[in-house]
Amino acid sequence: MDEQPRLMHSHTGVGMAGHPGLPQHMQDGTGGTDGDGRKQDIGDILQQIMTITDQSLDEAQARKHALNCHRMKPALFNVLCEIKEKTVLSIRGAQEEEPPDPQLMRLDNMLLAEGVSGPEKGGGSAAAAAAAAASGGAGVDNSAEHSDYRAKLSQIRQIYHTELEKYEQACNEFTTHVMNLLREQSRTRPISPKEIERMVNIIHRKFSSIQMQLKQSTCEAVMILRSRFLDARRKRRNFNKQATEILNEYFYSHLSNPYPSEEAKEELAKKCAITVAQVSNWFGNKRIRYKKNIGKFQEEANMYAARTAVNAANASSHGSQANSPSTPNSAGETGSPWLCSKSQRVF
DNA sequence: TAGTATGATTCAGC
DNA sequence: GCTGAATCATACTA
Repeated sequence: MDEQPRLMHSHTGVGMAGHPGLPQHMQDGTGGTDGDGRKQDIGDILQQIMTITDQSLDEAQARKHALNCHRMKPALFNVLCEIKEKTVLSIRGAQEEEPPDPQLMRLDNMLLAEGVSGPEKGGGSAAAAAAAAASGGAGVDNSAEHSDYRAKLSQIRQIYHTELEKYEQACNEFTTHVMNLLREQSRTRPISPKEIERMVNIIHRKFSSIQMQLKQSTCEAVMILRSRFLDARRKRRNFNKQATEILNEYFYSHLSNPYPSEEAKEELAKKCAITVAQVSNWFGNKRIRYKKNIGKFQEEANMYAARTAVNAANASSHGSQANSPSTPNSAGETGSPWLCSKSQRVF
């Protein structure tokens, strides 16, 4: 490659001798003798370029043909290609190696986790299962909601893949088109294969930015779907009668201190087929509502107190302990310190 | 259909 | 982190 300047010089030295469209100094390689002369020559060239469009198609084709058939054309063309490849690479080489976009990685990871991208795995069963677990698993039939969620996620997945396919197809078509154009143009102007490759990379980058928008939209759709699904958990379902009775029994038999220990909560949750959190909620609501309107709950309290007494009597006659979960306090106590302010409460 | 009951959530205080 | 209090959202009932 060291001999390029020499080649270029020798080529230009030989020049396009006798070529009809070129000024004399380009033909003999001498150039203008002074600044004004050079300016005049450049002006002439520009003028000729500008008038090309005024020429008839036949004239232009003839000129193009004459250029392509010139004996020095291949050599000159190769030199120009080499020079261009060198200069363009030195300018743009550093831009080629780009680190992966963290935002794109996040989107990809999320789509993978939700089961939208990657292999089909039951339409986000992981998310549905997580939501089901969060809903308490209290014997509540969530299967209909889950199938609805999966169906909608599957729709999103389908749309995503269809669009992705469309983008890829469009990208490939456009890339092929541009490559064909460049290959065609490379016959008349110096375009190196690497330059074509770079152009392809540029096109791919443009299309991947469009893909990123698609991924963002898909992520948003999944988020909306998920939030709607999780909101559906707010749908209140009453506990079954047996569960309510167990909870009430405990509450009224421990009226003096209706604060079940963690163990008692777990036992109650087990018995009622609800979660410990639901037991805590129930007692929280019960305490506040009882306290607000003791009169209203009096009858209920009496009923459960009587039932507890009967149970206790039965238990003692059978020589066994009461069936109620263990608590820090004994059952059926009178007097309710918890009804005083919170700071006065006795545990 | 309005009123009530009830499970869940949120928020502040301790 | 647990609790009380207020509130929301829904189920139930007359």
